[in-house]
Amino acid sequence: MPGRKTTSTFTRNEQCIINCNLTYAVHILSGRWKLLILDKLKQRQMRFSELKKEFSYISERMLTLQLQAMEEDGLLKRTVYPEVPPRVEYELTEMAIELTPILDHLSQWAEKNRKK
Amino acid sequence: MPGRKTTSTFTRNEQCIINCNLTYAVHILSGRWKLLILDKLKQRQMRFSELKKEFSYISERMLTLQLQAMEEDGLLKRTVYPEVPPRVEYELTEMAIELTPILDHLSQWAEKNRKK
DNA sequence: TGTGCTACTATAAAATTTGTAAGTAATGCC
DNA sequence: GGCATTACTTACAAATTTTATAGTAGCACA
Repeated sequence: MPGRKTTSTFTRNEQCIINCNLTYAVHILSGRWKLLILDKLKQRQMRFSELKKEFSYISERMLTLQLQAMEEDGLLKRTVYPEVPPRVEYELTEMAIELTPILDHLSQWAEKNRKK
Repeated sequence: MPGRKTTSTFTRNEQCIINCNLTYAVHILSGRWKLLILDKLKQRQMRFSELKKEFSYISERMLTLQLQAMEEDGLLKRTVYPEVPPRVEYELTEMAIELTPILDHLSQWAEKNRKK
């Protein structure tokens, strides 16, 4: 009897999350590999192939998707060098650098409290 | 997590995440409604029906799932009163209370840096 | 007898995320 | 021409998360 919904509750509800600063923050960090990438780039900027080698268990597609999302959200700066073969460097933005001490606290919290 | 193929890449990769304290922390906070629930319970303990009323846009099932996961991860304490109709109260654990200042920082970070 | 209440369960469908495999452009080198 | 390289892209499939809908127990109350 009921027809197909023309609007997705999933998408509508996403707005609730994006409107709140806290849920927004966790939202843009929630991709499966984003924090590991962030942590790696804390040390130095790296090119795509270096990250790929570092995280050999992450599929190339996923690496691309996560990097794109992070760039879109202002966490990473992407620099393309017009060479052949291409070279692309990724580095943290100021915004991401400001985030790192908070993530350190989170990490400490988890270490102290998580169930073994 | 019943009926999960433990040999899948998805599951194998999940171990990488759970092994790291930081990714673990974000992992247990990543459910769609967990942070909103956490934020609400910061004020006072609440019963299921109160949360349900507060978050009218969250399906009852989702509310249950998120609460169960948070209890499982040690973020919430669940108290059942043997009455009819049943009464169940949810409140933050010490672990969750320790988390709140970190989440405040995260929220401030997002407010300052997010793209408008 | 029947209805209402609360805090869930059960089942299925919708939507998204993640993974696999293959292909692309542009150039240099043989 | 054929091959190699890099940073992707595309098509497809698998797995998970989220939403929708209905149903349950146990007792009070009419």
